[in-house]
Amino acid sequence: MFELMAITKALADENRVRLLAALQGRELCVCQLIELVGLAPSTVSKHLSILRGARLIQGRKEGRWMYYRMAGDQAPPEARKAISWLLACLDGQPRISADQDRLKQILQTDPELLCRRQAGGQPPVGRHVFETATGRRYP
Amino acid sequence: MFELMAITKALADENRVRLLAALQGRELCVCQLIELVGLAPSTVSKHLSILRGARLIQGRKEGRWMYYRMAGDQAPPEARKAISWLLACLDGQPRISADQDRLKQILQTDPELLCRRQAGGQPPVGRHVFETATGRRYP
DNA sequence: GAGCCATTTCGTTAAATGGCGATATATCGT
DNA sequence: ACGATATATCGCCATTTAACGAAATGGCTC
Repeated sequence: MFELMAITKALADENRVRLLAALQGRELCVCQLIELVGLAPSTVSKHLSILRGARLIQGRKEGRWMYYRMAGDQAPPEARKAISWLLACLDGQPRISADQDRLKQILQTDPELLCRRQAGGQPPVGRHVFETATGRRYP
Repeated sequence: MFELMAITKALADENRVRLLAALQGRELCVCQLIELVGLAPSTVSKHLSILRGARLIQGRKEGRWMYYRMAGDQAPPEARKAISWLLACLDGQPRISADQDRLKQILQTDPELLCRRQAGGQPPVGRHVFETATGRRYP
């Protein structure tokens, strides 16, 4: 029951679902996921730890970088079934398709550059940033 | 996406999962569900409305009584898939098995009696109520 | 070792959520 | 019509949670 609730709670947040969907079929670095969802690094890290706690994703450390991917065969069957249900539901969802498109752009950018932009507070890659007459900018 | 998040949020609470599991293969009155989970009527009603909003259950009104059951064929496939995933996970969970046992007792009690007990603040049917030396009672 | 850097952890804040009791709504029996 | 009753809605409180920035951690490179 605890395992199950960990999974349902992990899936009960839209940004976590987006992160999980982004990891379908590929491994991504945290900075790339930060770029995708546009949240603070600490927030994304927390989301990833919740997804990992539910055994929906797994991480691999390589030097300073942390790579995450969807849980594989050693994950509990409950988690694997949840993932396949989720991916079936997500298929063709506009929000997820948009993420996939943006992910293509992100993958073409050097991760080191991404991190440097994030540290410097630069606007994200490949996302439209609107600017109002008063100079306020929002994505 | 909205539909999906409604489902995942609905399943992200243990009491809602218990309620949904109790409705597997049978139709139950609200007072029976109140008896099962031991929460206030208003709380149970709220949980049921959330489950219904996610299209995981459906209600049928009969006089003053409201009967709920799991969503059937007219429910969206996402909801049906979610239910089958959930039930597979729940199979054999001690908490759910205990609920099934208690449900047998509840079903043997006249629903009218259940409602009267609930209104009068009587202890629930078929549940052990422990009593401390100071007279405090808890289930 | 010192400094830099990607990520995580910690502390705080604002919003969402679960719980309850009181009240409202709808339906029955008289 | 009136009271009784089963459920739903409302208003409130306590807890949880998502978000952020600041500080800590672990791992480069010099």
